[in-house]
Formats: sequence, structure tokens, C-alpha cells
Amino acid sequence: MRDETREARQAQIESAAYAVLEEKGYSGASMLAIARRAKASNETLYNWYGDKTGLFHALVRRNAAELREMLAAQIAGGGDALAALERLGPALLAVLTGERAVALNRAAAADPTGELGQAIGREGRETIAPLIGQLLEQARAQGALAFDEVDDVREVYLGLLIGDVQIRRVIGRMEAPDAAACAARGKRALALLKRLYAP
Amino acid sequence: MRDETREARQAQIESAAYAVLEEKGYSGASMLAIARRAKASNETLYNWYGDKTGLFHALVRRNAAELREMLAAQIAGGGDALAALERLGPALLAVLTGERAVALNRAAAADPTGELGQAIGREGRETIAPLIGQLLEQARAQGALAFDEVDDVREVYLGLLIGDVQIRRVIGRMEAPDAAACAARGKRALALLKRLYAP
DNA sequence: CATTATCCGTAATTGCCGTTACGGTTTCTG
DNA sequence: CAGAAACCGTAACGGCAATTACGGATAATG
Repeated sequence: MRDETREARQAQIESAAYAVLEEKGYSGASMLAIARRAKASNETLYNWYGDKTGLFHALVRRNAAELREMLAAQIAGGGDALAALERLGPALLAVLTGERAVALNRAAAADPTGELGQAIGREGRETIAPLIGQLLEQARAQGALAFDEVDDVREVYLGLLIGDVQIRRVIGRMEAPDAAACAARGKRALALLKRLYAP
Repeated sequence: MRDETREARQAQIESAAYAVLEEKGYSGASMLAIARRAKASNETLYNWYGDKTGLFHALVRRNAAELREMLAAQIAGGGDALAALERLGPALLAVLTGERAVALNRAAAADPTGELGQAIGREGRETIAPLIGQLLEQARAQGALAFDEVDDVREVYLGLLIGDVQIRRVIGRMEAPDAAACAARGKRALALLKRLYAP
């Protein structure tokens, strides 16, 4: 099979996996259900992804890569560091509380082996946290913020931005916040951060 | 069966349910596995709890009730409102990131119906949030804090206190914080809160 | 155009789950 | 102490999961 059609087929399969996962949860997302939804054979799924864990690993990897790209674009968008953070905050919140990320977090919570959670942490959080740290350090260099430990500040910012929205989403206690809500939370988090770490 | 032995037996069964849940996850926590662990019959489990959902509902209810009692004791411990908050914060964090609460949140994330998540929200968060709101309003009445919207302040405080520790715990990306870590986070959250809402 | 690898659809295998059912035994009750 | 109720252990039932296997169709390759 040509590489391009194969990639397109994989995108279809992974899209079907998300659809089933969002509808039925991790336990209901059987390989056969995903195969049926993608009009693919389960043999193909096993050949390409090894097993169920492998398929969900692929979902995590792709989702994390897309998030990284999006954040990089926001950072490259110009302006000073705090302006970038103002754009980035709502976008990050929207992704983390969106259907796909929530479905993956639920899958990780349901995975008895804990491998999915490790993957989410490794390829998601632990690669985007440094990006935010860099922005904060830029802001300090530009004289917009003043602090000693960038790790603390980043944690405070993320706590203010995300709060308990993500966990409430994961346990099914909340709908996804719309764009306005994300913007409002991003704005508030940044405003509080400025007050806490004013130069 | 006498009520006291029955209650003791229920405590044993629910303890066994936690043990299996923590070891095997929600999908691995079958009724038979729990019955075996508790040296009970599955017929008893079904007679007492109805079905699997009913058993986990009972776990949520009991856990939430214990948390409420603990918080009430902390509040009743005397001192001004901020002193109570200083005691309460680390204790709350310890419970929310402890093995039992984490196991229940994982179960809620894995539950396709979403009922468990609803129960956790209803009997857990939505009954303890007002307690914290009361403390904050007391602090304002005592002149220790100044703010308009208590809901906002409470959300900021909880965000600072808990951050993403809970979600990271639930997806298996973190060990439970020890007492020192909980105390440190509680202290920091309170210090930041005071700076943000100084009179 | 023929061959060859790949993919689809379906079925088979194995195993465990939730739930119900049923003797045998323990424990309460009067 | 006798009868009744509740509990234990085990088994049975239907269902669905993950994974493997296989013939027929399809598309890439030389």
C-alpha cells in the first residue's frame, strides 16, 4: 500500500477510535468496534498497532504532537512573552478539556497497567511544561515578571488556568468549556499571575 | 444478622472492594474478585448492594461522608478562619490525592454511564465547596481577606492548592504526596491567597 | 498482465464478567 | 432447643472481550 493511502487509512482508523472512545468509554472501545467503525479489519489493526495498548499509544502520541505544534505556533505568533501567554492559555485549556484529551485521560485512568498515563505524562505534559517555562523566563527577562523559581511560577499559573476543570471533565461532571469560558479563565489566570509576580 | 456485625461485614466488604480496585483498576474489580477478597459470597454482595454500580455508589457515599466529617472537625478546631484553612488545606489535599479517592475517581472515569462521576461531584465536591466558601467569608468578616465574589476566591484557592496533582494521580503519573508535601502546598496556597486578596 | 503482498469479512478460540440459582452450613430468634 | 432466615461456596448461563486464523478480494509491482 502506498504510504500516503496508508497514512490516510491510519488517520481514519484513529479517528474512528476516538469516536468509539468518546461514545462508549475505554471499556466499550473494543478493537472490533473500532475496526467496524473504520470499516477496517481487526487483523489490520493488530498488524499496525500490535495490540489495544499500542493503538491507544498512537492516539496519545498524535494528540500530543498536535498540541505541541499548536503551542509552538502560538509562541511564534510574535509580541512579548506575556502576549504569547495570553494567546496560549485559552488554547491550551481548550485542548486539555476537549473531547479527545478527556477521552484519552479517561482511557489512562481505566488502564490497569498505567502505561497510557505514563505516555500522556511523558509526551504531553512533560514536553509542554518547558514551553511555558520558557515563556515565563522570557517574561522575566523582559521585565514583565519577577520571580526566583520558574518551576513554582509555572505550577501556579497552570493551577490558576486549569484548576479542577480537567478532573471534573474526566469524571464526567462537566461539559467542555466553550471558547468564551476558556478565554475568561486564561485572562484571569494571567491577571492573577501578574499581581503575584509583579516586578 | 445483628446490625453491628452486619455493619462490620459491610466495612470488610467495602475495604476489600478498595483493595481490589486499587490493585486491578475498575475493569479488574469484578464482583467475584471483591467477594473472594472479602471471603463473602457474591450473592451477599448482590443482596446488599443491588449490583456493581450500587456497591461503588456505597463506596463513594462513605468516602464523601468521612471527608465531610474530617473537614467539619478541622473547622471546629478553633482559631480564626485562616487558621482553620491552614489546617484544612493539607488535610483536604491528602484525602483527594490518597489511594481511595484516586481509585474512586479512576472508577468514575472508567464508568461509561457517568453515574459514578455524578455521585462524586454531588456528594463530594459540591458539599465540601460550601464549607470552604464559609471559611473564606468568615475570613472576610474578620478582616483577614478582601474580595467580592466568594466563588471566584474559592476556585482560585482550590486551584492553587490542588493544581494538577489530582489529575496526575488519577492517570497514574504520580505517587501520592506525603504529609510534608501536602503541608507545603497548603502553606503556599494560603500565602498566595493572602497576597492576592489582602485587605 | 501475472504475481505477490496486503486488506477485508468472518469465524473460531479462550477466557472472564455480571448475574442468577441452589444445596449445605452457620447464625439469629422465639 | 427447634425453626427460620441469612450466608457461604460453587456452579451455571449468556454475553462479549482480545487475539488468532483463513479464504476471497484488491491493489501494488515488475
